[in-house]
Amino acid sequence: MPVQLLKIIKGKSETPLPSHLQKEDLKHLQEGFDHTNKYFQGIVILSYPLTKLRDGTDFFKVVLQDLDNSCSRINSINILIYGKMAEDCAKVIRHGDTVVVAGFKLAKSPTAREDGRHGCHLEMSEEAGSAIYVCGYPTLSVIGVNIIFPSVAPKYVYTPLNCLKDGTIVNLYGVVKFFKPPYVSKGTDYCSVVTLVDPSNVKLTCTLFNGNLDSLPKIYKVGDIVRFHRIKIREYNGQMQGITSVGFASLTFDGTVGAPIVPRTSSKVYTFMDEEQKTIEELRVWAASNLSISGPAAKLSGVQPMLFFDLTCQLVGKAKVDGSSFLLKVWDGTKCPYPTWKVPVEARDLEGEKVLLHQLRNLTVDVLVYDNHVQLAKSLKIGSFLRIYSIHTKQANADNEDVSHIEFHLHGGTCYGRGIGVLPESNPDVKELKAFLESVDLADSQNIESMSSMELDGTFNNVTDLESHLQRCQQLSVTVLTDHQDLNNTELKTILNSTAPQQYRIRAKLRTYKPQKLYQCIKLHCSKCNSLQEVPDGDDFDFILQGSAVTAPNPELHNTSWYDSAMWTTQDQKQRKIAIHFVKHDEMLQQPEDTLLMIEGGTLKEVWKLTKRFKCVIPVRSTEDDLELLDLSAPFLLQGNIKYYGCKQCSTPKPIKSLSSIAAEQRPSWEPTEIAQVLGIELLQYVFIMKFTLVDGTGALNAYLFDYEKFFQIPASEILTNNFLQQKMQMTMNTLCPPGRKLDDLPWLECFIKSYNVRDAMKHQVYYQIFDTTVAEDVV
DNA sequence: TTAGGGTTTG
Repeated sequence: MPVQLLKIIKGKSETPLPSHLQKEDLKHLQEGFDHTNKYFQGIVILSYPLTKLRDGTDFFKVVLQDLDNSCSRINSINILIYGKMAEDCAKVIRHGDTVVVAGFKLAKSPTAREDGRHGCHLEMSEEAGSAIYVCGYPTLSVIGVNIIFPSVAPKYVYTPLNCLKDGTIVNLYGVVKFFKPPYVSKGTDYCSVVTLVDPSNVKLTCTLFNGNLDSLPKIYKVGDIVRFHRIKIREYNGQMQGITSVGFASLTFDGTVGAPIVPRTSSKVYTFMDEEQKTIEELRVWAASNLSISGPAAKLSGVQPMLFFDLTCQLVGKAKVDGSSFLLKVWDGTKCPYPTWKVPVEARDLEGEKVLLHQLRNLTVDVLVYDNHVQLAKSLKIGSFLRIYSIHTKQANADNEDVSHIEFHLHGGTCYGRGIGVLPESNPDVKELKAFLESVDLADSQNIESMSSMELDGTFNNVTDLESHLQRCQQLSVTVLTDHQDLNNTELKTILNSTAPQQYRIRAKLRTYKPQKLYQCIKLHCSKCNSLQEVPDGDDFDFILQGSAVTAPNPELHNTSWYDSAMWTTQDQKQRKIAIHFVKHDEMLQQPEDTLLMIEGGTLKEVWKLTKRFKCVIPVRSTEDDLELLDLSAPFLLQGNIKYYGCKQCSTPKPIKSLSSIAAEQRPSWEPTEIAQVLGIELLQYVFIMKFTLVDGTGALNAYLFDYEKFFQIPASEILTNNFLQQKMQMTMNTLCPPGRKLDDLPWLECFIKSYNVRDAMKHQVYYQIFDTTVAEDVV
């Protein structure tokens, strides 16, 4: 039979291809070669309608892509089919099918120059003895030649995530572990990034593109379940990656156990049978106990400053602000407990129902969206239901305001899935929100401006709870002393009128503090020269790494008595050389989590990835006779999330081989202080530096907090890279100095402070520093 | 082509 549908059983074709046939690579399809016993296999990326030639012969043309060479510049070839075979093929061949062709005639392709395909085309007909094997719609897998498909009811095979192979096109199911809602890419399409997991516990990150927003999966939250058809698998950075291929289609399901199984899709036609329903149910059950899905989303009434969260809300108004930002006025029926900012816009620029905007003025919040989100935000329809992902609440003081307010930002970029999704009215969360919005009594909301949301949202069950909480804050101290309990309190006025240096115990309120942006309070301190410096940002490090990558690794320095080396060249145009030197212990390599390695020529991302797996990473470069550290503006050591820096002024870097002394220790601990010492580096320490304005009714003084860890019980070294700790610290500051409160309502702090003199030629000043004080346990 | 998950600092 010249046109044959193949069927696969247990991974093997039921009807094997004739054994004399051998697979031919696309690049070997050249004139002058003998193709008699060869076959070519490809995937249908284009097919034209069946037509008749002038002489009445049927003619059918398809384009096959060679998956084995899909990354080559030329990876597809035209197949011209004539006569009865054309008619037969037109009936069965579909986009995305895998097709095997044999017995073809090869001829120069007159259209190669314009279509960019192979320089030859293949001509086929029954008369010429050609044979076509169609691995029917759908393609199940492409493994060698053993392919595929039922000729009647299509039955799809789904590949578990731990069985994915490079260069294949597969169907799969997965539970959404992470996703970026579709956003406008820098190219021509929308992009959505989705990370899936399945019971094989393997993760797959898929990058999906489509010019039509509707054709991307309709994922609304982590835990949703997706079914992808015809997704292409590629290897990227040593891991499997999914990417949209021709014919990609998806279904998305709510991942909640017991919820109705209703696929979300833009396809008008899709198969969905009992068996697949069972798969969804099984995945839901698996996900319920194996995937951490966060609880109910935050409401406006529950926001805290300095949080990132997903807000489900309704759009009430929108307005242009400037080129890089756009305003959305939204509400969710609850009231934010803090004063919220109002972004000034021209009344004529504000779209939305004027009456409703006025009625809801105390319940709507202004969300400023930036950069890449502006285009999508502009297109949103007033009244639509949105989920704004990874919205950021920021506490700020306007210049002319005494009390701080909360700002809502959707920053630029798509990190952590930051973006905006429109939810359909059928979404269960929207149904619930709609019902709630309808129940909100607008007359009430206008009278509750001064009311705390704690009373509104039930965080506190009754008035007694609320009162006791307020009392706790107002009477007890939110800080405690770690020493000198026998000292008596001294009034601030007395302290201000006394000479320095002295030590005092005080009871005061924190009226304000600086910096308000907490990330700005982390500095690097050199205990030798007592200097303070800013923490360099990632760009500086990237720049230094790029500069060092210009020097190629010196092979003479590889594989010494105390480290083993590996070197390779990147496949991209830059042909960058990377060398990694794994430090040995007792002439043996250690477990990755105990290993210190040195890297030459790595990028920021590569270095960052290595820190996830190995204990210590030291970026180095080659000289003629040893490896050396990079410029000290870059971290000389990375451990976990922490970058360790050396003082430029006080360090005298020693040769890298000095490290071998630690490697020779019985149990090398690779402590940063020890590494710094043998490398001649004066280690800079991360510190919190803040200025507290304290008041007690008799006076006000500014006291400095200089703290490595003790006050907040959070290591200063970890705060810049740990979002959880940042939130914890912000909440601590909110307790010590609650935004929007009057002085009377601020809590008391008990502190030790010491006064000291600072004199220079021009003036003499007394400064105060907090010491031996820590935040109370029930505040942290 | 686009992006290739890992928060801005407005």
